[in-house]
Order: sequence, then structure tokens, then C-alpha cells
Amino acid sequence: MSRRLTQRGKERRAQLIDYATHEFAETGYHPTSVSDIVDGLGVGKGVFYWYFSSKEELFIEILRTAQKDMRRGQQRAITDVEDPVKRIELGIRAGVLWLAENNDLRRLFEFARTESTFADAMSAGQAVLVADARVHLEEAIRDGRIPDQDAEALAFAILGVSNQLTHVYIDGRHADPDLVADMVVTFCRDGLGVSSADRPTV
Amino acid sequence: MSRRLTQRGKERRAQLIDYATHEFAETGYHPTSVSDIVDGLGVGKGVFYWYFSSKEELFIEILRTAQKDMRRGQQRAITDVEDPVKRIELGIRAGVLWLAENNDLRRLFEFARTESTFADAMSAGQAVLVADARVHLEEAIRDGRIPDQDAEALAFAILGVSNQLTHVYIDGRHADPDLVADMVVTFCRDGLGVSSADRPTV
DNA sequence: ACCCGACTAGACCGAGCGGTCAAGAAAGGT
DNA sequence: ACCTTTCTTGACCGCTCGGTCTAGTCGGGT
Repeated sequence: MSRRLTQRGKERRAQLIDYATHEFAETGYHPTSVSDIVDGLGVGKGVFYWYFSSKEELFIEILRTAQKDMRRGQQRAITDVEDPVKRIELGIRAGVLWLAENNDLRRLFEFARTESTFADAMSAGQAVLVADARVHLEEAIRDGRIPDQDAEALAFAILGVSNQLTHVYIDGRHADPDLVADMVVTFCRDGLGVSSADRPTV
Repeated sequence: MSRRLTQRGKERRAQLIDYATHEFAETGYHPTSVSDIVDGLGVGKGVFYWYFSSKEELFIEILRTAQKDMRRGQQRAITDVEDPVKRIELGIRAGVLWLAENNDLRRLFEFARTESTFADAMSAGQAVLVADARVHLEEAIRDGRIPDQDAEALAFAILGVSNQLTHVYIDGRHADPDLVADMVVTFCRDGLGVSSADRPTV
């Protein structure tokens, strides 16, 4: 759905996106009906279908914009940083902070991964993030700063830790995002930090 | 819903649970209707409501049984193992292997976390897993085998890595579960393994 | 002043939902 | 043989859903 929009139109569209994002995050995508959205905004149903061809299209639009925005935040955080290890750390921090500030969107990401209709759009966006991280991880490996490992797997693992700790500590317990970012960075850097004598165990 | 069930009844109930689990995982909880389930099994709708008082009750039943089963698998894997670090490793492996073998249930877990109706049941079950892991982590910390850190946060981080790598590599790419378990264990043990000279960075 | 495209209201639609129920078939106990 | 309880059928109910459509309002350009 793409129309020529006046200023008023753009605002209405943004209003719908914002309100729907919040309702989807709060109540769930399926349990939130189009009527809930338009009623909550005090507008007629026609308004919704003027701006979006379907509820599904709106949701995908939300996901795509969010993914772009998150990536932009991460890229901005690491530009002009020479050290690849530092770039990785800053990227993690920027990611966690973005998730903290956009908790509604974090929840929608989580849901979108679980339904085949949206899983493709999600994993495509996630692949971009992982590809970004991979570059810096591989540079760090080349420089001998971190051991030679599958960079893509590392990137996914980092993503997993970021999502999980953000979910539990920020969404669930309202912890300070900077502290959570510290936790994520520390775990991703050292893991459990098993003392070297134990390493050959596996 | 709790009834006196004959053998035949228990089998029917199990059949409903199995089929529903698969359909929920494949299509999603909301998009799968009760009619889909009973039609797929070739039985009347009354059968469903004989065994379950609602679609929601069935789903919660599925979640709870799955959580218990996963925990049982982990506990079995670590009994009689003295070394806490080894217990942690074996617990991680057992967890990943369980997730690999019960991919449908893994997907349902993921979904259940995203909807408030099920989030409580989910985080309760997850808390048990985390509490289990915590014990061994704290023992390892007391023994000086791993550095002094927030054991609960470590447990959540491990969970995050397990879920994410299982999702991507086993559900997404059909990788060998044992290899994925190796990846998870390695990352949780060493993280990125940043060379010690870089550590004071944070 | 007028026009035309952007926008809005809300009644309306068919479909499908979760859930109910009356009637009856099977199975088990005695 | 007979009764009781477990189990099954499928038509049915009220309701809400996503989506359509018509009639109209608004507002910037000329």
C-alpha cells in the first residue's frame, strides 16, 4: 500500500503505527483487532484501510522499520572506531540500549519469530545484523584478538544473550539498561570464565 | 479439567495433545482453531471439550508437561556427577539436545513468552530451570572454578545462547544437535575469548 | 469560488471462531 | 442382561473478526 500522503496523512499513519505497535506488544498481535486499534484512536475503520491494505501489512511495516532503526543505531555507535573488539563491544551496547528503549518492538520481534507468516521477514532482518557483526568478529580473529571460531555462530550467540537478558532484566525487572549492557558485554567477552586449568575438559 | 479416564480415554487425550502441539508449532496457536484439531484427527468437536475445558487450558497443559520433561532430562544428565563445572556443561548439553528433539515444544515456548496469557506460566517454569543451574554455578564460584559473578544472570545468559543457537542451527538449518551443543558449551565457557591483554577495556 | 484529490465515518458482510448440548454409542462392572 | 459411566457426534449458537464500500468532509491549489 503506497499513497500520496499530505502532512496530515503522514501524521495519521504514524499515529496508527504507534498505537498499533503498543497494542500488539501489550496484548498480542492476534488478540488485537483492527477495531481495537481504530476505536482506541477514536477514528473510523475506513481510516485504517486507507493507510494499510491489511493488518498483516501494517505489522510487517512495523517490523521492517524497527529493524532498520535498530541497525542504524548500531552503525552510528561504531563509526570511526578503529579497534574491532571495541566495535563489537559498542555494537552490543547500542543493541541492548535500543532494545531497552524500544521494548514494545523487542516484544514484537520475539512474536514475529514464532509465526511462519512473519518468520521470513524477521530472519532476513536478523541476518543483516549478524552479517554486520560478523565483519568485525572476523577482523578481530584475523588480528589474533579472539580465537579462530565460526564468526557467524558467535554473532548469533551474542544476539541470543542480548535478547534474553534484556527480556528478563529490563522488560521483566526494569533494571538499568546500562547495567544490563555491562552484563551482556561481560558474558559475551568471557563466558563463564572457567579457569584455564579446566579448559581441556571438553 | 480433570476426569476419570479409561485407557482409551488416556490415549485419546494424548492423541489430542500430540496433534495440537504439532499444529500449534507449525501454524501458530491463534491461527490453529479447535476445528482444525478435531477435523485433522477425524473426530467430533465434543471430543475436544470432553478432555479439555478450553483451547487455552490445553495449551497451558502442553507447556507445563514440556517444562517438566525438559527439567527431568537435565536432572537425569547430571546426577552422580561430582564436578559442578562438568554438571553445568552436561546440563547445557542435555538442554540443547532436548530442545533439538522437541523442536515443536521449543517453538511453543518461544510463542508463549510473547503473550501475557501464557507469559506467567512460562517464566515460572523457566525460573525453575534457572534456579537449578544457579546452584551449580554458585558451587563452582565457591570453589573458585569460575569468577565471582551474578549466578542467576549467568544462568539466563546460558539459556539465551541455547535457545538462539538451537533456533537458528537446528530448527533453521538442521545441523547436528551434538555439534550445536558443542557450540553452546564453548561460547558459554569462554565467550569470545578475548585475549587477556584486552580485558581491562571495560 | 470552485474543484479535486486526500481523507474519514461507520453500517455492513460473509466467514469462522470458541464453545454448548442433546442424543446416543461403547465399555466395564455386577 | 442390565445399568452406569465414559466417550463420541455434529448441528448449533452468539459473537467477533478482517475487510468492503458508499456517502460525505476536508483542505490546498488555482
